[in-house]
Amino acid sequence: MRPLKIPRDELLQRCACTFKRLGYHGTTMDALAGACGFTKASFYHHYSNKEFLLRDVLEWTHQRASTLLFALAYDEALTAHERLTKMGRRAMGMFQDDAIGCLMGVIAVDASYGKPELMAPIRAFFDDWAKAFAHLLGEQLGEVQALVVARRWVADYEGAILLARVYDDPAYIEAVTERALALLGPGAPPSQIQ
Amino acid sequence: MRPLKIPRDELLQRCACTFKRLGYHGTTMDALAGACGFTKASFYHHYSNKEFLLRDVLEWTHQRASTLLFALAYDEALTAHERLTKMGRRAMGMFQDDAIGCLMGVIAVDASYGKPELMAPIRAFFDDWAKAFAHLLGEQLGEVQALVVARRWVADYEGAILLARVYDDPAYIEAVTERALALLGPGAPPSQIQ
Amino acid sequence: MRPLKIPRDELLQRCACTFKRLGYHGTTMDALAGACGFTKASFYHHYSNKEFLLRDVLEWTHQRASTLLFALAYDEALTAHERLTKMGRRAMGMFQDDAIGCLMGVIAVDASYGKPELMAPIRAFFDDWAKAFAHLLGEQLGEVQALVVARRWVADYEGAILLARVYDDPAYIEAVTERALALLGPGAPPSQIQ
Amino acid sequence: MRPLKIPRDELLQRCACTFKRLGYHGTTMDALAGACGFTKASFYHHYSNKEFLLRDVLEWTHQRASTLLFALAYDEALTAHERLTKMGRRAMGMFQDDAIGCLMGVIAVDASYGKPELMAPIRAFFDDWAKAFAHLLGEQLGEVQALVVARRWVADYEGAILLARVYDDPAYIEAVTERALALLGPGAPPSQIQ
DNA sequence: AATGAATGAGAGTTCATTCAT
DNA sequence: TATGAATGAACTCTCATTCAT
Repeated sequence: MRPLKIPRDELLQRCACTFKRLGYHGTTMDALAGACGFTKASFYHHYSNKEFLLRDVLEWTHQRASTLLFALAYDEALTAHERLTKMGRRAMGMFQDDAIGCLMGVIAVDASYGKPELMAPIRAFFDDWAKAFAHLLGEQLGEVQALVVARRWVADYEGAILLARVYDDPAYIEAVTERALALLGPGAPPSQIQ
Repeated sequence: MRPLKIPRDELLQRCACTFKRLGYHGTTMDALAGACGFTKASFYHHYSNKEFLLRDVLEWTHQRASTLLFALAYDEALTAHERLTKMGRRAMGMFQDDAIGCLMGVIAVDASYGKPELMAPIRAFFDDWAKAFAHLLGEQLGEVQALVVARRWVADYEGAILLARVYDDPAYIEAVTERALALLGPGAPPSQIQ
Repeated sequence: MRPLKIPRDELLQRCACTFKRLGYHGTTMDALAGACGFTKASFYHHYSNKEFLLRDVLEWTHQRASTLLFALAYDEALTAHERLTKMGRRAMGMFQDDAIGCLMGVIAVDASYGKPELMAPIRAFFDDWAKAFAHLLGEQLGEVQALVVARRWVADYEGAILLARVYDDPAYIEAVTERALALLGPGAPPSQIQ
Repeated sequence: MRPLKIPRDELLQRCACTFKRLGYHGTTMDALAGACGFTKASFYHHYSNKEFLLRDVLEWTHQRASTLLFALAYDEALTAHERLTKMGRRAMGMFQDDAIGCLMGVIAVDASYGKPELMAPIRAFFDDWAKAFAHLLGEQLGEVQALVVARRWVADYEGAILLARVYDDPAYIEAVTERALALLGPGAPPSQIQ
C-alpha cells in the first residue's frame, strides 16, 4: 500500500497552524487539505469531519505542550528560575510557530458561545499550564496562592500573545516571562508577588 | 419617512454583541438582522455589506470606549488611583455586556491573518486605551516607560478577558485592575512598577 | 414582496413526480429544484432539507389520495360496484400522473431498510386505502374478512403498478380493478370472494 | 494464485442481498465490499464497476430463480397443483432471503426511469417467471389466456412482496400462493379462473 | 423602508473509481 | 491479489447578497 503523503504528526501540526491563523469558522476543509498537500477528498480519507479533526488537533496541541512546555516546570535538576526561563523561551518558540498565536485562545474565542462543547479541552490545556506554573511557585507560596498567581500568568501570556499578534511584535510575550521571573528571583519576598 | 425600528446606536450595539459572541466568520447576516429585530432583507437597507458593518461596529465600539472608558483617565479632578479604579469598574461592565469578551480582541483573532485590513482600527483602539493608561502613569514614569507599562496593562486586560470567557469567571478581569492599582498606590515607588 | 414562482401545491406535486420517477436516493436536490423551475439555492428557500421535503410530499400525496381516491369509497349515493369503478378509474389517472408508479411504493422500496423511520407515513397511506376498500366490502363480508380482502387488493394494485411500470403497460392496473369488480358483482356470492 | 476469499457465487448472493435491501442508488461500493468481507479496493479486483456488478447480480439472480423456482413448474412428475405448491414454498424462501423483497422489483423501481437500460434483464426475469406459471395453467387454459393469468400472478407476487416488506409480514406472499392454488384446484372450472 | 423570493458562490461531505505498494 | 492512499465529480446544504413587490 502507498505510504502516507505526510505523517500524522505533521498533518496535525499543519492543521493546528491553519486553525491558529484563521480560526475555526474561518478555516475551510480546502485550506486544511491544501496545507497538508491534499485535495479536499483525499483529506477526508484521513479526517472525516472538521470538528473531529479540530478535537484531535487540540489534543495533539495539548500533548505537545505537555511534553515540550509544561514538563519543563517539573525538571527538579534546575532551579525554579531556570525552569521558568526555559519555559519562557519555549513558549516564545511555540506561540510563534508559523504565525503568532495560541491555538487554544483562538478556538476559545471562536467557540466559547457558538460551540461550547469545545471548551472542555481548552480549559484542560489552561489548567495544565497553570498547574505547571503553580509547581514552580510552590516553593514560595502556599498551594492556593500559587495557583492564583499561576492562573494570572496564563492569562498574562494569553494577553501578550494576542497583542503580539495584533502588533506583530513578539516582545509582548517576552515581557511576560521577564515579569514572572522577577517574582521568582532570589530577592523577591513572597509578599510582593503580584 | 418612518423612523428606524431601532436607532442606529442600538443597532450597532446589538451587532457588536453578536460579533463579540460569535466572531466575524461565525456571525451570519441572518444572526445580525435577527439581533436587531429585522428580517435579513430589511437589514440590508441599513447595512449593505457585512464588512462595512463590522467597520462601523468597530468604530462605534472605539468611540464608545473613548467616551465611557478612556476619557476617565483624563479627569483631572481625581487622583490617578481614583481614575484607574473607575476605569476598572467601567471595564468590568463593558467587557461583560451581553457576554464576556472584548470585540476588538475577538475580531483580531478572527481577522489578523485572514483579513489583515481589519487590523488598523483594532490597533487604534488598543493604542488609545494604552494612551489613557500612559496618561495615568505619566505622573510617576517617563513618557516612554509609561507607555511600556500601559501597553502591558492592555495586554493584561485582554488576557484576563479571554480567561474570564473561557472559565466564565469575571474575577480575572478584576484582578488586573487590582494589580494595576497596586502599582499606582501612594507607597509604590516607581522603580517597583512591573 | 415577490410572488411565488410556483404555488406550494404545484411544487409538492412536481416533487412527488420526481421522487416517484427516481426514488429517494436517485433524486437530487438539483433535480427537484429543476422540476420546479428553481435554482438549487432558491429551492432551499422553500424546503431546507431533502428528508423534510419528502415527508411533506408523502403527506401531500396521502392527503390528495384521501380526497380524490379513498373518499370515493364512502359516497353512499352510489352502489359499491359503481364506487369501485370510479376508484379504479381514478387510480388509473393518479398512478400514471407524469410517470407510471406509486410514490408510496417507490419510497417503501428505497427506504424500508435504509431509512425505516420513513415507513410510518407509507403504512398509514396503505392502511387508509385498505380501509376504503374494506368499507366497500363491508356490505358482503364481516369486518375482519373485509379488511383481509381489502389489503389483498392494495397489494394487487401495487404489484400491478410495478409491472405496469416495468412493461410500460397500464393494462395491469386496469386488470386489478376488473378482478375486484367481479367479486363485488351482484352474482358473486361471498364465499367465492378471493 | 490464492483462491478468492469467497466464491463468486457467494459474492453475487451477498451483493444481491445488499442491493435488495438498499436499492441501486442507496447501495455504495463500500457496502457491497463490506458485505463480501473485502476492502473497497480489493473488491474492485473482482468487480470494477457498480453497474456491471449489478448486471451480473441480476443475471445470477435470474439464473438462480430459473433453477430453483421456475424449473419447478416443469417437473412433469407432479400435478400442477403440487408444482405450484412447491413454487410457492420456494418463493417464500427466496423473497425472504436476508430481507423481505424481490431484487428485480427493487431495481425496477430504482432504475425504470433513471437507468432504463437496466430494465431488459428485469423484464426477462418476469417473463420467465410468467412462462413458468403459464406452463402450469396450460393444462386448463389456452396459451394466450394462460399467459394473461400468469402475468397477473407475477404481479400479485410482486405486490405481496412489497406489502410484506412494508408491514414486515410474509403472510401477504403466502396468500398469493393460496389464491393461485385455489384456481388450479381439481374443482375449479376454467371459466372461474381470475 | 420592509420583506419574502431568488441566486451564485462556495462550504462540508460522499462516492465511484484509480493509484501504488 | 490485497489494500491503504488518493482523487474528480457530484451531492447536500449555507451564506452574503440582490430582486421585486
